[in-house]
Parts: sequence; C-alpha cells; structure tokens
Amino acid sequence: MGRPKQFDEEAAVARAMEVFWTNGYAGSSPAELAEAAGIGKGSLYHAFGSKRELFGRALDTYDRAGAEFTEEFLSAPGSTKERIRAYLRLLVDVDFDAPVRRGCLAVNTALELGGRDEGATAAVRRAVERSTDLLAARIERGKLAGDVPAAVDAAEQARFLMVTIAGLRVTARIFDRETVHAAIDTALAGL
Amino acid sequence: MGRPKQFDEEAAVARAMEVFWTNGYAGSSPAELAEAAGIGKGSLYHAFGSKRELFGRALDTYDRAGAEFTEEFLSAPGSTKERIRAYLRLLVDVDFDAPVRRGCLAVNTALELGGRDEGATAAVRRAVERSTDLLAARIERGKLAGDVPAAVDAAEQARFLMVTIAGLRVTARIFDRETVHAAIDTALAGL
DNA sequence: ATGGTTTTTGAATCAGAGGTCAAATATGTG
DNA sequence: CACATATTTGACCTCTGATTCAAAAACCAT
Repeated sequence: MGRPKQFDEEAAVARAMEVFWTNGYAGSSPAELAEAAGIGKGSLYHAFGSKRELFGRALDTYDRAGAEFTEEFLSAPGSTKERIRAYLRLLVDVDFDAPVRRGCLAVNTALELGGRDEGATAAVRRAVERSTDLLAARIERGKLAGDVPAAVDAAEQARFLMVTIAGLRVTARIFDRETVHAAIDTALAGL
Repeated sequence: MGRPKQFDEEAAVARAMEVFWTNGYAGSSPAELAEAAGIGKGSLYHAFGSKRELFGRALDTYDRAGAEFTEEFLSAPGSTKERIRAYLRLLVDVDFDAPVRRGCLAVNTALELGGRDEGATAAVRRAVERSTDLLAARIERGKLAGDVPAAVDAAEQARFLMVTIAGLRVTARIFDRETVHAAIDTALAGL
C-alpha cells in the first residue's frame, strides 16, 4: 500500500553527509542537500523531518564508516608504531589529495556545534570514544607483541593520539603536507 | 573638517572580535556585530567596508593580543616544562570556565575558512607561526638553562605543540576538563 | 477502476542575511 | 552664518534559508 520510495534512504544520507562534510551544518542548504541526494526538497523533509535530523543520520553514518575503516586499517600487518604512523599520515594525506580540504566531519562538528547542540556534541563524543578504543586496543596488542614498551598506558596514549589527530586535521587546513608529516613523527615519539 | 567619529575603531573591532569568536564568521550577522560594537549598521559598513574586512581586522587584533599574552606568560619564572604545561592548561581552562565554549578564534577560523578564503588562511597561518616561534624560543632558552635535553629540536617540538594546542581546543569542546588535562601531560612527555 | 495510502514535487511562506542610500547631524573654514 | 566635508542612522532592497503544503503520482486491495 502507498507509493513506493523512489530512492535509497541510506544512499541519500551518504550524499547529504558529503555536503555537510564539505560545507558544515549551517553552510549546507536544504536545496543543496536535496540536489546532492537526487530528490526534491519536499521529499527530503518528508523522509527525514528536518535538516537537523538528517544531519544526525549523516553523523551516524560517518561514525560507522570511520570505525569500520579504522578497525580494518589498524589490524593490517606491521609494527604498532608503523601502523599508527601510517594511519595518521593517511588521514591527512586524504585531505591533501582531495580537491577540497574538508578535514574530519567529527572535528568540524565539534567546533561548529560542540557545546551548543547537545545531540551533536554527544554524537561526536561517541565517535571519538569509539576511535579511541580502537587505538587503545591496537596499542595493547602491541604491548603483548613486545612491540610497545610495557610501561605505556594504552588508554592514555590513545586519548592523546585522538587529540593529536584533531590537531592534525586542523593544521592540515592551513599548512603543507611536509609540516604536518613532521608533526606526526614528533607525536609518535612516545610509543 | 567633517563630523568627528563618535566611536573608537579599535574598541569596535575588539567587540566585533568577540562576536566572531563566539559565533563564527558566517554565524555573525551585521546586525549583531553593529549592536555589539554599539553603532548602527550603516556606520559599520562606512567604517569597515564589509563584514569580511571587519573580520580581517578582528583576526589581526586577536593575533596581536594573543602573541602579547603568550610572550608574557612564557617568560614568567619556572621550568620550561612547567611553564608550557601551565600555558596549555590555561588555554583550555579559560574555555572551561567561560560561560560559553568558544575555543580559539584562529582554530575556529582555520576550520571555517581554511582553504576557502585565502586571506583568512594566511592570517591564521601567520598567527600560528608567531606562537610557534614564541614556544620555540622558550624551549631554546630551556636548553641553554639545562632545563630541556640538548637533543630536543626546539622548532620541531614547538610545531608539534601547536598541533597539540589545536587538538586540545577542539577536544575541550566535547570532553571534560580532566580528560583534557591528562592529554596535556601525555603530550609533554617529549620535553 | 475505485479507494485508501504513501511518496513526490515545486510553489509559497516567512524570516533574516548582507549591503546600500538619502537624509540628518556634527564638525572646521572663510 | 553659510559652506564643504565626514559621520550616523534606520529604512529599504534583494536574495537566500528553512520549512510547509496542496496537488499530482504511484502503488495495493477489493
């Protein structure tokens, strides 16, 4: 019963996520979002309720995709330090190689809405915590493998790395690749 | 000749800076800016030309004030590590104690306009470089004082610290004071 | 095919943004 | 005092943003 949906909701959210990622929450108009999703403005509101709710869906999608990618990347072969270094470099290199520097949606959202929008703040916090746990687990494995000094506190180091990642993604908006790469190497001295 | 200015331009820029700092560039309307500056919209445009130009002035003011404060703070007595730790803690504590978390205008601008607005990008880069130089100078002094291991590369460490500071100011929008303080301690292990 | 139901769409709405302007106001000069 | 010059102001203008809505379209069941 009823007219069937003409578009894939997940796909539409994914397209909207790209727009939010590139232009920020306030910087993304319903018209842009609808066009990117390939639907009319009305359909967008019918399906998602409001721009803010659509953004929530986009954040969730970003979180899920990011966690999946991070998990896979960190479990690839190589020493802990090398793997984490490769991870940090990849994060910034993706940005440098992209046609437009857009950084990280979570970091961007933390700055744009952190402290102002409770839901968005919580969503970003969850995403960061998820990545922190993945990094901590990788460091823990490194300790077991004798890869990382036993004295290192994995959770603490992981939290520090997340701060560093946030800083790197900000810095990559302003400075060149070499400067950022050098900062990565300095940051990893503690491992 | 001519009617004399009824307001202090520097003071008006300082008030506008607060608005931009709190609400971002796009998030600050001419009406708000004019009201904060205590003048009419017309006067604002007459004196500054455009919102964008006013923002440029605000960025300059922020840079100058920040550099002055940093220089003074870092040259206070105490070991290098303790002074820098106190500096980082102060930066985030100011935010935690403020009625509204607004982070750092330079970091906010890097994310909002970095890569999109050449002038703003350059202004932020200048501000970051200025702070980097001040930190490097302090570390260098620490090396002379025997405070910091001679093997430490002051410039490199300073650049890394700036990345960390950016990350801290992002993180402070999302997490609590204790988490951020812990990250500071971990970051300073290299000194 | 008629109905009941859900989706789609673009037009319409209302508010606010960024900016301009003419008129009013306040000086120094002749 | 009248003039040239510079500043102030709020009304005004145009454009866009976020959202709503009525009507058309597409399906299933009878």
